[in-house]
Amino acid sequence: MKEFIKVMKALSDSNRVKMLKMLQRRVMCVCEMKEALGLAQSTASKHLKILEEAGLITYYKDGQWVNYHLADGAKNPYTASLLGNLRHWLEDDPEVESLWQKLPEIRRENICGK
Amino acid sequence: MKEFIKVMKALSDSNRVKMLKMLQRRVMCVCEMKEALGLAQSTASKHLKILEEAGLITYYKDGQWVNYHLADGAKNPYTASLLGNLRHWLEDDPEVESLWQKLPEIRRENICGK
DNA sequence: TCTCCATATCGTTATATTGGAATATATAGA
DNA sequence: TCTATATATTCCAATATAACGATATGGAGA
Repeated sequence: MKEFIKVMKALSDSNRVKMLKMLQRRVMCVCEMKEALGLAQSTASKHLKILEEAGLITYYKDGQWVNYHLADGAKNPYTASLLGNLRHWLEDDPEVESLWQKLPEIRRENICGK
Repeated sequence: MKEFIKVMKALSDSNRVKMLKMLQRRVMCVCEMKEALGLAQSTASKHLKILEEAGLITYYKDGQWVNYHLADGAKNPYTASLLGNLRHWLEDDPEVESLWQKLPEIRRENICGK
């Protein structure tokens, strides 16, 4: 039950859901996320941690960058189904669409180290 | 997006999830719910309202009683999938099992009007 | 109409969540 | 080692949530 609630809570915030919808398109680092969503860096980092602890995303480090991507769902009994559903859920959501639209311009080289 | 978040928030509380798992077995009124979960009547009523507004449950009135049952999911694009998944999710959860066990003894005739 | 009873709503309190600024950590490169 | 930079953590304020008791609502029956 606790595990289930943790996953549902992780999916109960629109910024976190937007993060997942972006990660559906490509791997992203924290500063790209913060830029795309207009959040403080600390806020973005915290949201990503919540998603990670719920088993919805994982990451690999590449030097100073931390690359986040969707989890395969094997870690948690609920995440596989939910991530699968998320693939088609919110596909026409205007907020998600506008995020996707500006995604190509959001690249770490242009944001970080500015 | 707002609709989606509403459903996820509704599923983010263990008492509400337990309510859904009980309704999987049978129709129940508010006072049966309150008894099964050990909540105040006002608390149970509020949880049921949240589930109803998320499109997860509906009700029909029978005199003084309000009978809640699972929704068919047609009202909301997300609830059908989620209620379907909930059918097999948490089937072995100890809290849910113990609720189910005492469900036969929880009947409105024995609780309400006491 | 009056009363009873199941349910809903209101008011309040305790706790959880979200957000940002400031600070700490860790890694790359000079 | 020193500096710069990406990320994580801590602290605090604002808001949201969950719980209960008290009160309001609405239908059934006297």
